[in-house]
Amino acid sequence: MTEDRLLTGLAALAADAPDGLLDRIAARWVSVPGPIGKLGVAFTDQGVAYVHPGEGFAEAFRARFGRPLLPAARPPAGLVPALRTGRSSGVRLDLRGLSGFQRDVLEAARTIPRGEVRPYSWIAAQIGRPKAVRAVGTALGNNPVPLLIPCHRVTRSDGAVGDYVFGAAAKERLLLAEGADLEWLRELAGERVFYLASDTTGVVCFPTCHNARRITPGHRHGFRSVAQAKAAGYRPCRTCKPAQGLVG
DNA sequence: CGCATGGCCCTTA
DNA sequence: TTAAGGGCCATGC
Repeated sequence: MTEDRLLTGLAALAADAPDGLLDRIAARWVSVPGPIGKLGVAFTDQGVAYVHPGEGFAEAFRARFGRPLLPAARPPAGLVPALRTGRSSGVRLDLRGLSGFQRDVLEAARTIPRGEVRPYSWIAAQIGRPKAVRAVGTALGNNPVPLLIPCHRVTRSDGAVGDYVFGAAAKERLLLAEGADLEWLRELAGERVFYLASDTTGVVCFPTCHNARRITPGHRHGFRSVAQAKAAGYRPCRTCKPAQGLVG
């Protein structure tokens, strides 16, 4: 087909073209193994731009970006380890084309460590838009690079896992595989406990914060809100930064 | 408690 | 330009 020949021509051109010229026109893509099966990953000279299940990858890319896609010989540096470890610090991302709000949301989500979760409202507070909770959900739903930006680690304030771009079931599987104790979180939520405090450190955390996980059981106190924990003399953890004013 | 509802705000059609 | 709707939240029975 004409289009295929055009792409082939562009690919041939790429060998001689200065770095980045082709990347302004087209993206390249590879197929790599991921934690929930085979993934297609598109990238430019700036970094990874799109992650999507291998099934229907090209169609999804075209629908979203409307740009040509060329096969690449090898994945970009750091991609495969990032997918394996759940830490994306070693791989560059190309988030051009996203709004400032979307980028802010994604950057905040990116700071959530493997095996931990934070509420949607926490993201909203982090980026200085405490009332844009719902828009945060929308932005995460449009995350072009799931897994690399770990939007699966953003869960609902009431303890439910919430929705996910690849489906809620996949979200649960991913979190369990990362070691998040969802059953324990459900139990806590059933008792209306959304924060844990230590009476030896005087600090209150999100339950999955690594600081909270080390609290000696006898010194652990559960709270429904940060306001209540503060009233009891605790201060918010500087690592997990539990926001205030939620879940009255 | 579980459910319904109003609120909020960014994006897209 | 506007209106509708979405990976949510808190409140009120």
